Amino acid sequence: MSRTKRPINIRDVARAAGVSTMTVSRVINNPAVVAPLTRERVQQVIDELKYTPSSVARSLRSSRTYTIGLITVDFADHFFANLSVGAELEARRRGFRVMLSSTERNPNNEREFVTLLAEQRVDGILLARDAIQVPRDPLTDPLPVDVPIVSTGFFRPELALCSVDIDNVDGGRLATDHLLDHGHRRIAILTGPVDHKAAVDRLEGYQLALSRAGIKLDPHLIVHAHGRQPDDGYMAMNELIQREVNFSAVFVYSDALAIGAMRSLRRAGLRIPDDVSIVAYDNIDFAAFTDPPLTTVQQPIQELGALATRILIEYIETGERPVPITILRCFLVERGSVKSRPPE
Amino acid sequence: MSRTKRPINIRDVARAAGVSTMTVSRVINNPAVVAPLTRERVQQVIDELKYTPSSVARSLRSSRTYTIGLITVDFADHFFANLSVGAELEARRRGFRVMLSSTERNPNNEREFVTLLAEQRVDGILLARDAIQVPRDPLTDPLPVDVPIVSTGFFRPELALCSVDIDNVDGGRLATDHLLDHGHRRIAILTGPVDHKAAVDRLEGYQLALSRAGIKLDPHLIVHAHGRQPDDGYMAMNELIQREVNFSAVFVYSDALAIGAMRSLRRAGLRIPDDVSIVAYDNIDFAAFTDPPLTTVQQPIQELGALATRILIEYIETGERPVPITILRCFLVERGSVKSRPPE
DNA sequence: TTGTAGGCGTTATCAA
DNA sequence: TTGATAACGCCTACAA
Repeated sequence: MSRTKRPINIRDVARAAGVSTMTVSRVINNPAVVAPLTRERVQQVIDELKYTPSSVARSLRSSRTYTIGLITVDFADHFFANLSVGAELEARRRGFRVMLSSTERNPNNEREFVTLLAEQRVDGILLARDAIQVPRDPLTDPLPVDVPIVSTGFFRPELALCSVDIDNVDGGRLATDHLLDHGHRRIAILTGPVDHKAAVDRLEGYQLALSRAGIKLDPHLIVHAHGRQPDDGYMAMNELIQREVNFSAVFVYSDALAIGAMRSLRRAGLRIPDDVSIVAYDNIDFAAFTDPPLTTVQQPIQELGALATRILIEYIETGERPVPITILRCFLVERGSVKSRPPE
Repeated sequence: MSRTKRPINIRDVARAAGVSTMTVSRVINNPAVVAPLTRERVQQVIDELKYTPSSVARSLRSSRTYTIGLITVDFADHFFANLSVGAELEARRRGFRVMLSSTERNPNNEREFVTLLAEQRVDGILLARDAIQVPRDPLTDPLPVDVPIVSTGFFRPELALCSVDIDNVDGGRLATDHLLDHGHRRIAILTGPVDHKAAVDRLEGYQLALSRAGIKLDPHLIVHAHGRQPDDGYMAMNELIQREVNFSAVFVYSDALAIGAMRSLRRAGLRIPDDVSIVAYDNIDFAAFTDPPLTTVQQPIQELGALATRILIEYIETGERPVPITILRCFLVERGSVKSRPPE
């Protein structure tokens, strides 16, 4: 069983090439200073023996692993999957590897993972947090380790964690303005659960847009869904309809909720967008294929992952704590769920 | 800037506790063998100093990293995202870490990543391959490294890579049998692009089921989509309809294609499931919310990731090459897109 | 029960 | 231009 044999090391190469290990090391890391003839001979031996330098030994020597730890809530989730892709791409581009950990949506696992990653001596940690409010931040207590951390999701000034995030207030504003621009005045909002930070933020953006437009807020037009599934959107829309308040448009917290909400509207005999216009949020793959296709706010998720990673790596390289918070803007993807409301 | 200071090492602890490094090491790895009093004192110092043993040094010493490399095509993709989740969970449960790499759907990157991971001295590699046929397997040439690899996707006997996969032939059989059980006899198939192994396999399953049921194959009932997007399904279904062959049911390669196919059917004035029954494949989140909700074949993707990881880790631990190929079965998720066809 | 010595594979430093 | 030496942090083997 060939696996038991020890991998080729730098000494094997040195011996076979008749040079010292230092020369081999130089051929790998700084070939210019090695005499061309020597260099060539050594390189040939390296190829023949299929020598790959051990990152482990290098890391021990240099106390750098060129690895970042990525702690994520659940990377099968559309948001975190895309964030991870962005992070991995950016890390690779900069010569870093990514080590994965999923908290399985339990924030209390964060501490454990930070410790684990510290043990791995990762150069830094990217903490891709959920936007769900937690009674007590598991990282509030002084951390067991002193490693650069950049987080996504919550901004916690008391942690002095640097955070990169998406501007959900502006996203809510954007969606609402789009409906206002189409002449709507009675605009409802079907937002997410109250413990979702993003739900609160998007609601704030909605309120902001309305108040700027000089429209008085009607609390009857505000519903919170109880979860993130289409069914929750269905039920929330049912509730809105039961209130028998007049509205010609809705801003819905997410595409997933919108799918349920649309079903509820149809069941109530309301046509989309003729009777009710909808702007949703996320632009999941499916949003282009609902009936009608959803106009929706898209978040630059991959960019978020990439930017957070870039900031983290700069933090690692320079040792300078980055600006505490950086915000990324959403943009609108227009499709068929919004219709102009002719002035009456 | 506190980051520059060197992390606490075992010698710092030993000194502070007035013992040798070996005693500290034993407190960590084999506490039973240390005198209770000593143990307690050392443990206290460990806690005070927040000492975390360096995995890097351990790995150098033991030539084990307890890390597996995961090479994936694109882990924002539903399939690979779930596979990765399964892999990470299983790895963690067994005390392994996961290092991520994405080939961005370019199989030629595989070699590079294998080398990179070998440099990291990962204990093994999980190769989550795409099921797209490639003119030449980039790993066919002898690998530069001798590390346990388990793959998913293609089985390559010539590589002597062990492979874990999902039984797509049986999945196609399952879908078709379901339609047969509902009395359908004229069953079309809208399968994937010809270079997708899974598309070929599912077609084979379809043929198998029909032939077992004593139904003669009608090539006019077979269409290949040109891509994986809903639009490709739309166009493929248009083609099928244009052929003006009679059919009362379709087995569609994926939920994504089915979404487009349903649109095409509706446009042609065909009702689902009254005029045409559909069984699709994948059970993506959205499948429950189409109109009607899709009956679909679900693949045990997370289990696939977990099983492949388990096999890989066993390979690592025992050094024994696992059985070359292991197959996992799909199951049917019944919803509203299939209706019995009354015997005429 | 505890300690000493040595080496895992690499590279910075200094010397030749 | 090349080489000898030492050290990174840990743990196996052996000794006390």
